[in-house]
Amino acid sequence: MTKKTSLADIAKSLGVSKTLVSLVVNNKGDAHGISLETQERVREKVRELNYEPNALARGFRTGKTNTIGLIVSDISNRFFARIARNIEDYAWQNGYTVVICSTEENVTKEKQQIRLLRDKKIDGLIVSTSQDGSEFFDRLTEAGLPLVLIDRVFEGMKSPNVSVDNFGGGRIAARHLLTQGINKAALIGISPDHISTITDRMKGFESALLEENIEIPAEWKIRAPFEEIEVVIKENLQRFYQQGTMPEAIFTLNNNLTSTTLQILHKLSIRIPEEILLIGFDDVLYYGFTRPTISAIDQPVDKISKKAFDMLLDQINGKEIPEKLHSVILPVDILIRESSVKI
Amino acid sequence: MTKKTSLADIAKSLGVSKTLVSLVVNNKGDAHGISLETQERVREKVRELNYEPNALARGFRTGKTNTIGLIVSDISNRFFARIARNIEDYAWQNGYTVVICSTEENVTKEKQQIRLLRDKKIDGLIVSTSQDGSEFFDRLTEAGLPLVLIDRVFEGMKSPNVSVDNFGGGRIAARHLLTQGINKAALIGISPDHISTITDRMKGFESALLEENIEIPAEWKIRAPFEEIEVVIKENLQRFYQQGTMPEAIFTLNNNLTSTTLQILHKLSIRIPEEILLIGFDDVLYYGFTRPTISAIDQPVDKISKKAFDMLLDQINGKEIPEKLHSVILPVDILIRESSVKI
DNA sequence: GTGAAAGCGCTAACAA
DNA sequence: TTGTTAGCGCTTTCAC
Repeated sequence: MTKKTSLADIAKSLGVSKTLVSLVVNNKGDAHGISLETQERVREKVRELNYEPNALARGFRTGKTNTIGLIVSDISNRFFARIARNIEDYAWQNGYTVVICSTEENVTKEKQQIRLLRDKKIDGLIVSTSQDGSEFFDRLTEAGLPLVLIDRVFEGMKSPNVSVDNFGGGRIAARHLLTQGINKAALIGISPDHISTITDRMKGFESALLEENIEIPAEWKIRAPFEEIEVVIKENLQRFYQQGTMPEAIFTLNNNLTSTTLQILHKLSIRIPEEILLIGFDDVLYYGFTRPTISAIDQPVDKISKKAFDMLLDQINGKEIPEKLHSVILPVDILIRESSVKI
Repeated sequence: MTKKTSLADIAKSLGVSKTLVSLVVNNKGDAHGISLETQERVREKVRELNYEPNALARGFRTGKTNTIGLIVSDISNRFFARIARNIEDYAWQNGYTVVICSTEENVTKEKQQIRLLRDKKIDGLIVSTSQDGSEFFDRLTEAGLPLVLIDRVFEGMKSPNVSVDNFGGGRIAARHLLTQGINKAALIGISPDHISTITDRMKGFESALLEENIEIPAEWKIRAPFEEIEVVIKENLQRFYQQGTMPEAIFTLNNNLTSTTLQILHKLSIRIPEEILLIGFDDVLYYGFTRPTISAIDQPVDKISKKAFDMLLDQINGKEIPEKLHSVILPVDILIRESSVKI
């Protein structure tokens, strides 16, 4: 690989200073009153020598890399893949590239990744965290790092954050099931309990049922560890089946859980909606044309991404985000399909 | 944000040289025979002053960033999302972070992204390209950029590449349909024609049918532009339906096409497999428990990712990849489920 | 309108 | 076993 041409090369071969070349290359020529003729000469040479700026040197000098980090628990999860796609898109439109990290719900890994990204001087960070509290992020925000938390957030945290109305979503799901005459419903979520999204969805669901004096027995509130979703759900459903304690409906708290539950019900030959109703949090393309079609609480993925990116960009550009706008909570919709309607 | 501590700060406050600190920080202390005592003093100070290395300065100096780029046409597509997750995982295990770019099949954007990543001095690049030839990549490889193409590759290209046996996959699908007594089958792919994966799958399929003297009429070889998949498939299927020229089976050439076709057949109330058989390229979790379950040609996503990353790492580490191992082609499997079996 | 020079934080050759 | 020094490519201040 032959040596790359640098600013100095251009300058030398043109008999001008590096300053001049730098200004032209960065389109600051006009602002500094550099003659159009000179500018054209520089540009010409840039083309001729096939000059490509060293972004590393520039970033090193200016402290700005035009790179942002995106940290999620699982990039192959449809929800996060869509988030990633949207954010990548906005970022590109605004001259940024995106470094993506997938934590597999591992807090240590998450912290290491954040550390590394900071060392790499990313301009900002969007995180869906697996941590159980906001202190770590509060400190980052205090330290001046542009940061937005998405999806999973904490009460009273200092960092700007974007989430959806998980509690409300839970209520909507519950009320819909109530209209179907359900009063025995199970919840399937993931542990640990500090994952706010899951907990809020559960609470919302329970609160709506409680208004009708329906209480969910503990054995129907299932929380499976991330790595053991399948095993745990299977065990529980099988047990219900054998004991004859099958609920009339299940509310699954994210798309992975919905899929896995669907799969297991299929294996157990339990028919939806004839024998059990099902509604899940997170919509997935397939739900619209599987048999039966699957009801879901739909998150506004595009709005989450856009809002998060905008808030990040504002911070990067030094704009203050007013205290009261720190926490953005977006509404969710219900998509009622066949799986949750009694027939 | 207070000024960050640098190597120099540590060195000064300890009364030693920057070199010394640098060596200790990079764990080269022992190799250079720096006394354990001194090493401990340095580490102590590092902790005390909360020193965080500036990876940008280091990369600038060494030319190594421990970052690789991954460019795909759509990160929200399940296939690429899984690839991304796997590669991110291997990369992390090997001390690399991953910058992800999504091109939306836009060649100009793809080239700009590659340009930008090179400017940012990424150590290597893995690409699933939307381009129609290998010249662009041949030049990158000649220029010494560690590079691996995946998924979509070109005959005789110079860059190392990993793909699956698309032709063979097409043949397997065709032969399976033949066992079901099918002789009227349609193909649904995306355009443009230079997308090698799609074209090869079609060719394989056709070749197997041809051996039984079955030719596919042109109107059953559908290729829809990326942005108009839904419209085009719908138009065609509706036309077949109305004209009474519906094929007995459809082979969809990627998971998006399979999903969309499924969706449209659902809307048209055409039953699978009673009225038409369906098999798709790419397996998706849902296919195993939708009703009917969907047959698919399954790609070894994990092997593709691992192989591609290994080949990239070898190049980064300066290992020659023997000419004959430049093109890795992995076998595919068929998953026969309900959608492609006559009942 | 243009140029000289300093310096960002780090590493690697060479010296001692 | 440790230190000195040069310089990676760029931007920025200040000077002319």
